[in-house]
Amino acid sequence: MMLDERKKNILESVIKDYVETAEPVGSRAVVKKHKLKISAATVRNEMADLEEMGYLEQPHTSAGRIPSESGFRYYVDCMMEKERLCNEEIDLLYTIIQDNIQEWDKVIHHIGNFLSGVTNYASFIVVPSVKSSDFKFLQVIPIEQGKALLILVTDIGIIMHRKIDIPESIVPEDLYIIGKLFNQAFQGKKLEQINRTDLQLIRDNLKKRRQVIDTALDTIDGLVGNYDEEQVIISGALNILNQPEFKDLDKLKRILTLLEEDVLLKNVIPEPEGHEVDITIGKENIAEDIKEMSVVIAGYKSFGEMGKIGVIGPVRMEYWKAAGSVESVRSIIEDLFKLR
Amino acid sequence: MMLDERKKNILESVIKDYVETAEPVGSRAVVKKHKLKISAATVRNEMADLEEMGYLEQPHTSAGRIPSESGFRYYVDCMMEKERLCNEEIDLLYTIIQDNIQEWDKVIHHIGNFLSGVTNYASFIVVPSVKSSDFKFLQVIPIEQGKALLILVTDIGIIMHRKIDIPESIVPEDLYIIGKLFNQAFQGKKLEQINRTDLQLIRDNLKKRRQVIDTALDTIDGLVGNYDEEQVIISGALNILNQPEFKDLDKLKRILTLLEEDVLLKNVIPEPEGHEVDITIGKENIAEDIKEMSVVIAGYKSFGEMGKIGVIGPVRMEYWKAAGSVESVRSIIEDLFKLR
DNA sequence: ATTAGCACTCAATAAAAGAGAGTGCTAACA
DNA sequence: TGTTAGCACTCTCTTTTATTGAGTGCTAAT
Repeated sequence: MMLDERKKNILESVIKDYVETAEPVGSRAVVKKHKLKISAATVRNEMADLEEMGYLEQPHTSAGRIPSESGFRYYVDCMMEKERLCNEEIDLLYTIIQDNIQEWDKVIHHIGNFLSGVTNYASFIVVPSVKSSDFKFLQVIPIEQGKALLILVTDIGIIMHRKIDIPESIVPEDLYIIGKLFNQAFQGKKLEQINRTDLQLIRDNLKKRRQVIDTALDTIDGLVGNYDEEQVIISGALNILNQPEFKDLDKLKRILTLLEEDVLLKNVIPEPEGHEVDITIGKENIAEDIKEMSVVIAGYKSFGEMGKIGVIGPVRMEYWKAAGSVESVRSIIEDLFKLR
Repeated sequence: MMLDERKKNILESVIKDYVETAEPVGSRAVVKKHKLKISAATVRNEMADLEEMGYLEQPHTSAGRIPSESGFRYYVDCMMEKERLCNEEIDLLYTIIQDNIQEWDKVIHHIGNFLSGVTNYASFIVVPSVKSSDFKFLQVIPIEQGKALLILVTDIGIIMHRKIDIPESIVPEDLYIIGKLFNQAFQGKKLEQINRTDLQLIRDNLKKRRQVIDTALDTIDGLVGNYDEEQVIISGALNILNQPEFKDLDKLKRILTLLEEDVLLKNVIPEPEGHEVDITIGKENIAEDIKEMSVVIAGYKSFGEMGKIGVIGPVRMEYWKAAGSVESVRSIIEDLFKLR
């Protein structure tokens, strides 16, 4: 439905005020604050209309209006201008990234922190599973009597390692040879395709080596299995402590628990639909647990897989800032992946 | 000061009741609940004495008594019997450890989770810095054109890695040789002792290799610097949401922020004094931020360095359970280090 | 030394009163 | 016909007052 200019103005005023103060907004306040050239009475009439249309609601008869979820939806769809990061913010983020570029995990965490910092909402980043990245390199390094370290590197630079037990009789040269075998056999394969049938070469090997090869294969299974699932990085969950809508301790507890546990959060994050920033408001969320939260989310491409990044906060959210920030950070991340 | 048996009984009753209910405890309640063979009036007299001695206090004249911090202190020092983990709990912990034994980081996190789980308070583990552990092994692995992965392993099995840039002209064999050089030069040295003066061998090398060696040394500096500081692992911070003393949102926010930020928490953790479990109650804590919390902490030895493990919770804490659990987990950790 | 009895205290809860923000409606106005 | 001033009305929020009840301290009896 199309609203006329005046109704739009009023809706926007109510939204901006309400988002800022978390209080119902009265007709007088709208006129004053936004210097409209009409009287409070007129605004009241328009507000009554907007309420009838479902874009505003009244907590009780003698209170001001607050935007309904449909009101926010209309605003987001038809009126909102995303407020992207300013240059200082972008520079700051790039600096942070550069300072930690060698340590991939850290970079992701810092990006999360940054996003929750600029928006004041909780941020999340879903890093896609690595199972379809390529095997790059494997080595088994002796570290002490009977123990060795198995190191596996993927093409996108993820390093997994685990300690394994080896027979006492194995000497470093054996391990070197084993590493070589693996590298030959698996060069360029997807991690998920690695399996023991590829290793007929086992037959040609000494029994003790064969034993290590078996252990190694088991370990690789375990490692890949571990990294098999998407990883969720959460930052700034405590930001919700600032939201008056969560002054109720029970509610607070539910949401905080959700936001602290990556597993829980993952179940609740909506799927981004297109290549745009996607917004789900309150009850639009399918997951029961966040029916009074809003999620702003964008997908990003990294080596063929889709990752997700976004923020989660109260329905009374600065959607313009959140959507703009998520959009900016998304494109910075995609840049980053291109560079690597 | 020594209390007679009856006063002790009453003090203990008040403490047990108050810890459970978080409400002031009246004379009648004490008699009833703990089936003492004396009347409420007598208890009142004794309570008045205990209050004079500073072990109990009254929120207001017509309320019951609550234990003062000195009261808790007396109880902890002179009466408490630590309630160590039961066999099922110990078995559970060992199972958890065994299931993750290959991944050191995970094990620590699981221990933290376990401790906060059994106590219902926030747990922390301070892992000592690794700078005085021994250099064990270094390798530089080519991963793509112009990039290599530097991997450094210490004697206690800590694995650090970072990507480095290398000149295009370097071939895998060069890297192999460089690794060998490092291994010869640094074998068995403490990480903190590694420095470039040990590497006169640089001179004997090609210029391009020398360049890599320099990069590698810089990287090692960075890595060791990173691991230089103690690491703090926090679990179960959200447990304080269950404590009625933190129903005040501001207080809650302060404490939660503290408990979520390892850096902040580290500044606040008291030093364990002896080899015993150490308890600091409320204002006994030096750090301003936790003057209304109590800390139960124990040191543990790991390869000559001291680590710390403990829980932090409200002054109204089940000290017997907390102290016992920390003690049990401490000895399990020390066992663990002996095994490795 | 212990205890029953009782007046007293004080927070917590409930009920009543008052204040204020904001509305909807009516009637006047451009 | 759309806009606006005026005003009675509504309903929450705050303040005030009353009520309740748990628990004490003191006194006097055992």
